Amino acid sequence: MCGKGESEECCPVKDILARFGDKWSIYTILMLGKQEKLRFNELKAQITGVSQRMLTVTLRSLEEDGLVSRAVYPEIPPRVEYSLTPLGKSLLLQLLALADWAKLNINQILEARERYSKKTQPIS
Amino acid sequence: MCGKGESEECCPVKDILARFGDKWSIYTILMLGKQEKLRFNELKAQITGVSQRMLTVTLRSLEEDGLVSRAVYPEIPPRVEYSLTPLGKSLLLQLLALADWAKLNINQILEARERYSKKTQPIS
DNA sequence: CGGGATCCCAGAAGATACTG
DNA sequence: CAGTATCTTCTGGGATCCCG
Repeated sequence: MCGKGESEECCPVKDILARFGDKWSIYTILMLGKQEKLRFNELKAQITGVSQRMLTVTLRSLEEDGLVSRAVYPEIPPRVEYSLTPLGKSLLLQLLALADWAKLNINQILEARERYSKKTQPIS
Repeated sequence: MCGKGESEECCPVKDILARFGDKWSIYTILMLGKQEKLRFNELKAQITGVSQRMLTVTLRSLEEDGLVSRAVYPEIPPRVEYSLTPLGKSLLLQLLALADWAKLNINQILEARERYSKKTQPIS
C-alpha cells in the first residue's frame, strides 16, 4: 500500500517523479528525444529559459539516474555530447504519452481554470 | 518546436507538468484513483507526510484545473468529499502508466545511482 | 567551450494556532 | 472536521566569477 508507512519505499513513483519532476528535466529529456545527440550549448539554446547552472545540475542528475549519457571529447575547445540511454529512451515514451495527454486536454484545463476564477472572483 | 520562442505556449506539457509536477499532486491523484471518494482527513492519513496546509493547497490546485471535484456537505461536523473528475481519471491512466514504468525500472535507476556514486567517490 | 564554486533571494513548504 | 492565517524555515534557482 502506498502512503501508510514508508512512502518512499513502497511507492517508487514518488521517488522517480521527484527526480524529473523539477523544472527542467522533462524538457531536457524531450529535447534529447528529438535530436539524439546534443552539445551543451545546443541544449541550452533550445531549452530557452534555462541557466547554464541549472542545465548542468539537471544533466548531472539525469546522468546519475542512468537516463542520459555524457561523452567528453578531449579536444580544444572541449566538446561534450549528451544523449539518451536506452533507459532514458524508454522513459521518453512515457513522457511523450503524457505530452500527448497534455496537448489533448490543455483546453479543458484552461477552461476549468477560467470557470474556477469566475466562481471565486465574481468581482467587477 | 519546443523551446525556441514562447516555450509556455508551444509546449503545454511544461505547463501541465508544472501543475502536478509538485510534491503531492500525483500522490493525491493516485490515492483518489484507488478509492473514488475520500474525505479530507482520510486523504491526509493516507498521504503520510503531507501537512494539512499542503494538502489543502494541492487539492485547490487540482480542483482549479478540473481534475478533482469537491463536494461539501453542510452538516455538523462538516464533511467534504473529494473525487476525480472524468478529466482527472483520464490523467490517472497516464500516471498509472508512469507508475508502472517507475516500478519496472526503479532497480535500474538505483543501480545507476550506485555506479555513479562509486565513480565519483572512490574514496576510502 | 563546458562547466565548478559561491553568493543570494523569492517563493515553496513546514509548524503552530485559531475558526465556522 | 476542514479548513484559514501567520510565522518561520528551507530550497530551487538566478547571477557572477573562475578554471581546465
